Amino acid sequence: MNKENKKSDSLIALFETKKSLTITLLRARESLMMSFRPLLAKHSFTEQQWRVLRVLGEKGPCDAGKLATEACILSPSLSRIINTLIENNFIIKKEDKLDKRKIILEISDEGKSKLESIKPEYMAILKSIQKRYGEDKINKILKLLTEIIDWRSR
Amino acid sequence: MNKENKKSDSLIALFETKKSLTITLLRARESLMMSFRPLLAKHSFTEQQWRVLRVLGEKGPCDAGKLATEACILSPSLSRIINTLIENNFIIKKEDKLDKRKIILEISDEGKSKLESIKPEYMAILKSIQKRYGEDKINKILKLLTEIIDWRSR
DNA sequence: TTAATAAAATTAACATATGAATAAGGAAAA
DNA sequence: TTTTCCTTATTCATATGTTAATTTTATTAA
Repeated sequence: MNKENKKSDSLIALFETKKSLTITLLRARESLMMSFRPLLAKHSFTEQQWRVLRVLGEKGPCDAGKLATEACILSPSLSRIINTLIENNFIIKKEDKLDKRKIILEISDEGKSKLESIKPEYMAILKSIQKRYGEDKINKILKLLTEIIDWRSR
Repeated sequence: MNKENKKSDSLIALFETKKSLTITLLRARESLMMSFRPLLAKHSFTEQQWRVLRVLGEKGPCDAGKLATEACILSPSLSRIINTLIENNFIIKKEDKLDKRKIILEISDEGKSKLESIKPEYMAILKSIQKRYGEDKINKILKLLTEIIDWRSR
């Protein structure tokens, strides 16, 4: 590319994959997940099952719709993940008596203890990441990304 | 949670999904992809097919290994995606005469014109996002995330 | 040179992502 | 009240994510 294009370079550059925000988000997430995958594999959890269990452990009983949003999983996927987690006795499915369309999901005692047993190892990895990049930098990223997430709900 | 826990709050809070960097990255990406999905659907491309085509259009002929890294796709997935793109005449597969284990992938003329035809619409969406959040903020995010990505290859 | 080893791509098997369609219950308008 | 429309969850079909195993070709060690 020669000098005549200088004016429009900043626009043309936007199409480059190296400067693509969506691709960069994907790569950054992958870099981080690399540290957690061995732990999840050791306990036979997929990323998604782990997210569902954490959300239920944190928020308490919850309908499938909210759970899907919180865990960042689409409902068709969640339906199957729920079945797996129920088979493994980590969560319980109840009916909503006020609205029979809904189902109420809740973490079981077995799910709770599983969560607690993994938590220390998980936190250790988290702290090593925090140490690696610096707490300030991570908080800065979290703040900036939250702005993106919250934009549509203004 | 009461005041006695104040000291350890910053550590305990780390386990909250709201402060999870990996989940936040996922949600932020989803917020952005929402703007692009209609365009990709209109042209019958999946996100991954689109990434592969863009990378090949940008880097020129490339072996499957490099392509997988650049497009952020695992090689088993890439194998299938490549077959689809070849069937649709968007890319071409050649052999590497120096190393017969490798394959060389290249965008076709049809692929190039498809890319060019979508590019204006894509750029328009990109600019609206840039306007929405501000160029500075986006560049700041890109820089911070790139640090995370580049950490392992120090 | 031969045997062992490593690398590149593919295949296999199972889980999730995505969009469309379906089923069933609830809410609103006629 | 009944028809219509909306919401919630599920199912279906196709594509991709993930790990392990396999195939083919290079490379290295013996």
